[in-house]
Amino acid sequence: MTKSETKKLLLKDVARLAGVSEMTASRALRGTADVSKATRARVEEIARTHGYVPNRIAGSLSSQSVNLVAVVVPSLNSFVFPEVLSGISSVLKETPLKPVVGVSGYELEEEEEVIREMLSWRPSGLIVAGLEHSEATRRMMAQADCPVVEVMDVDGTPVGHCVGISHLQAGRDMAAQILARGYRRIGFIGTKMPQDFRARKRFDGFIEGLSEQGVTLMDREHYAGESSIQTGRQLTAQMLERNPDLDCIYYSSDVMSVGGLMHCLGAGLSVPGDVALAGFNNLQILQGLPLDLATTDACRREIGERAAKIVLQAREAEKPLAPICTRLSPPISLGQSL
Amino acid sequence: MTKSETKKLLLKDVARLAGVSEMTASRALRGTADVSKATRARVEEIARTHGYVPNRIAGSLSSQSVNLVAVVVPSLNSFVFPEVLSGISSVLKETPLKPVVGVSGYELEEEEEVIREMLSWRPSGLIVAGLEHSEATRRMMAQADCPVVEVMDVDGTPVGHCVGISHLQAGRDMAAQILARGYRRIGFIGTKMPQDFRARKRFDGFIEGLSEQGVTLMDREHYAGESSIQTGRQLTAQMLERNPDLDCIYYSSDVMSVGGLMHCLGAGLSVPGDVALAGFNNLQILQGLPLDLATTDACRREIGERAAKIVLQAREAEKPLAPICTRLSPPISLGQSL
DNA sequence: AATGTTAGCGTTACCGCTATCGATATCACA
DNA sequence: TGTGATATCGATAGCGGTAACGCTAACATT
Repeated sequence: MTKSETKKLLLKDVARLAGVSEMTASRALRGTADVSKATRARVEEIARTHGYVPNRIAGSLSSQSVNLVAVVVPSLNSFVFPEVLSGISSVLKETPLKPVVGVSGYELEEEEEVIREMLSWRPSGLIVAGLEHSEATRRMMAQADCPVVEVMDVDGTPVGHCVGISHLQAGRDMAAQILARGYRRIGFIGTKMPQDFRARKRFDGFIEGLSEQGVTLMDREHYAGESSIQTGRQLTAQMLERNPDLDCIYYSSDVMSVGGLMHCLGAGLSVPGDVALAGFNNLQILQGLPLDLATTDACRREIGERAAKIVLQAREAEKPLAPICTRLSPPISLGQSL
Repeated sequence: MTKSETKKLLLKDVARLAGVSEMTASRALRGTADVSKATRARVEEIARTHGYVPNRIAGSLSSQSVNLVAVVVPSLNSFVFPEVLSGISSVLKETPLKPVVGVSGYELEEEEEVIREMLSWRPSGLIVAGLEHSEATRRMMAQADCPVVEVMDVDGTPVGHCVGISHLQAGRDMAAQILARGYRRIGFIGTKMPQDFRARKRFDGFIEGLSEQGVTLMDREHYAGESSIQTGRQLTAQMLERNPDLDCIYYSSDVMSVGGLMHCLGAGLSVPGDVALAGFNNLQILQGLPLDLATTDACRREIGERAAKIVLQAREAEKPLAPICTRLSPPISLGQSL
């Protein structure tokens, strides 16, 4: 059945075996019109039994179209982007388009390289997390002849389309909630990755929100590297040791606030009695903990879905689409920790 | 700066602007030999300022080589595969090869479609999780003219190369550890996704390990869908309600055992005093919990690294590489929960 | 009978880039 | 001065498909 010695099987081989021209075989396999049922069946049968895999490189070059959507995210470990992807996939599932993922590692230079690589494949769309890019990246995106959607964030100037939430506002809103509940001795724990722009915006918004009501941060801690429960736990311990009278901590990620909760559990502190906790993202790991932690839902799935729909929409349209910018409102859930 | 009205910039345009032939421009941009320093610099300069992005579709068709490695995993949400990816990326980082990820959703049909799509781009390698595939998938992989590496699992018959651990043995080993510590009233909680073959193998091995010492499972519970802390917590609660005298539970995933721990914390049960817990994978979320949970390290990162190295090795070699099968030994850590 | 219509298929000309081979210029050295 | 070696570059011919258009046979229409 499988002579692996056989030379690579080409469309012309399939065509010859089916006794039709290359063109007819091509049409048959792609399901386009102008092929009789009988011929199509014969070609398909031959292709299947011989294990023909079409060469999409040649096909795409010829047809000048690539059914891929490039998706560039900072990380896949961080719990947050897989859900954006899953939103994208669910929308694309019913179309001929397929997502292709690239990882930029929270570094603009790496991002530039990844996007260049992606665009060199001439995809049907580019979805990229964040609004901050190198100058060269912005140029590439502006010149790309495919729709570009920047996602997650709306605080800035998008090159093309844009779907996200305002992290500045998210920080402000959480500050308002915390203040409304009477907390005044407040700490912040967040990443210091210089390029996690969204975490920084939440921080800035949070500070603004506090200061609007005359409150200043009592303590803050910044960490390098990826967020983890472990890190959240350690930094919470340190901060509470320094400031035993803190009554609330805001974290730049749920993963970190879970760590905070773990510390409190271990140290016998009551939440929110001794200290209130709040995170960000509404990650799935919040479900099933001894206590529901306060958080802001970052609308990750919906962001992915909407971004994919914009790409589809741009594909349908014959004119280049006018820039769309969708700002979602991230709901805060207070849980039992505030 | 950016006339977006400009027609798409082609290599021939760059060449013309630089006053050289297309061929020389091509060589200059790809860094191959036979170009003077001065010429190369000029071409690069022009390409950069004009934002030229090479068309890799045309390039690959012409050179009959694609610098991509296809990686097919069942899921990106499950915490486990991102680390395999990260192992792959770290090895590929220093080479011209780039990983491209496809998601099969724990379904063989979807896997078949994803792999077909991947192979249609004629990648330099294919790394796929698991040994179980549809007949058509096996045929495609066997005929593919690139190295194929099946990863994660070694219990079965690989089509090409193989790197992984024995999940059967991992289950057996954990059974031995549990029995050695005197536990006899044992429960199991695991996925019932019919196609999570590795979870099933661990289960089978576990049962074997118990029965070798005359012990049978006291209770078992299977769930559909992705693993989560929430689910682990609920099922643990149910199981302990049915069998309050259980003294140990083995989970098919760490995420689930964390849920078990959460239940115990909430219900005031001591671990391992009232009930011992053990999971699988050695996920990062185990770090920072109130208690170190027992687990088996699935060697995910190393598996990724080794798979990538095999692809590189096959690329160097001129003969098709003889099948390599690497079986890693997953270390068990007992933590404080056994 | 002449003409139009349509389904089904084939021929031609590329898509944008690179492998290959040959051409030319330059320089070292006998 | 001639000879070859070396460095640098260009013309040609594809890579494996598909868009566009052309052609034919068979049937419908007038």
